Amino acid sequence: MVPRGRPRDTQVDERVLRIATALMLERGYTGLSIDELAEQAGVAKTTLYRRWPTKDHLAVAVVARLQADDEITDTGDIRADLVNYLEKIAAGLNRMRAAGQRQGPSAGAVGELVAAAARHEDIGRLTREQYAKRNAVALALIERARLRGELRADLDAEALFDQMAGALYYRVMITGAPVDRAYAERLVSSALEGSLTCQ
Amino acid sequence: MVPRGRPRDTQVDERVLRIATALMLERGYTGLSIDELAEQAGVAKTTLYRRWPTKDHLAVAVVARLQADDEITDTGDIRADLVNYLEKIAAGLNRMRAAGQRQGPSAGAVGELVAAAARHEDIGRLTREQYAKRNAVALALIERARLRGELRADLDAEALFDQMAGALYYRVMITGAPVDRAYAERLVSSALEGSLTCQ
DNA sequence: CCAATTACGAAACTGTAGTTGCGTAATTCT
DNA sequence: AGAATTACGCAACTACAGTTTCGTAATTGG
Repeated sequence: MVPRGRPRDTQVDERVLRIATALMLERGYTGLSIDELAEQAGVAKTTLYRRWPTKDHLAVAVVARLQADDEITDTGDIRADLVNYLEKIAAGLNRMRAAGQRQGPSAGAVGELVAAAARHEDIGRLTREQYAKRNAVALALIERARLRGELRADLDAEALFDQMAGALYYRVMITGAPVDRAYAERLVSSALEGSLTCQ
Repeated sequence: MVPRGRPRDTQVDERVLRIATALMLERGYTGLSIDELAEQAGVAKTTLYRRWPTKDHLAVAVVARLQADDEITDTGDIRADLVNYLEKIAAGLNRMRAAGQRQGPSAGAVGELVAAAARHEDIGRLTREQYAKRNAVALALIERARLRGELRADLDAEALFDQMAGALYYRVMITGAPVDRAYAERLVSSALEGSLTCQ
């Protein structure tokens, strides 16, 4: 199945995304102008819109490149594995956080991502699929730890992971508090050990 | 301190926000046109911009009206109090969720709020203050439960609340999963009881 | 070689957020 | 009463996202 007409210039995608990333890191989403981007990349606006139907789609592509691949490790020590995984997620969030307005604590590009997902059905579907995949990997890790007796048999794996990942996003997007390895450790401890006096 | 010049027409704020809310619920943030809003409200665009410096500021004002007052109850049963509080937060989120694109699961106006906070320093500061206030109330509730022995003495109250509130926001903004009373109960159980086999 | 097909660039165009300038209305202070 | 001050409406303006049109370039298939 060779495509019919003139092939796309594959160098364009890479070059545009590189320049767009630089511009977004420098001036944030609002400060990124499509006209300027096209000029700096040396292409016509029509060429950009053939690849990304809206500025939101382009921004999502930029943000996607900032996210880590987030590979999970399974050492048999669920506490250490969870801390490591959360730390990787936090690192990706902090990288996205930088791509926004310069001043103060801000969600940066994470906020743009959520807004874009809310505005465009296709972006929403895409990100939900992406996160479903990540969720599945984490749930499998938790399930293995449960089966080998590290975790209680009746635990709510979904709630457990939502709690930990959610707290990271909540801090970045809502309260503006920092997320780092120390916080990841606090989260895992709190989630695993619970808060009741005894049971 | 009586203000000097011509006083503002106080009816304008209410009327504009009412119409803006209706338009946003009907067509979402993108579908809300300032020119159209001004015309429907019977005011000039300059009058709108005197009150809300950007469309984002206006949208935030609209969303703020959709949030519940989220009063907290302290019955002495920390589990029930937490579930009730989380359910109130979830109700506000679901109301904001409606104010976005019609189709499918979407963060709706919650996403716009986060993006607006990232884009405008003043909005970011405002929302962070708002959430700091809410956080303080919840932390006080947890602290009282800890002091009367319902919760373990060495618990991490901040992590505990981040986990529960964060999971709600995570679902609404990222995974698109539903948030309701049943989920609030799962969250509280999971957070309070922990996931380890024994301690 | 030639037709069909797709990509590209250039330029004009539309719609909307946000600004500016100006005349006028409503209020306070002296 | 009159000056200073702030709000309002109106209309023209700028900037930018996104579209459209058209001429041209690169490729496949017959």
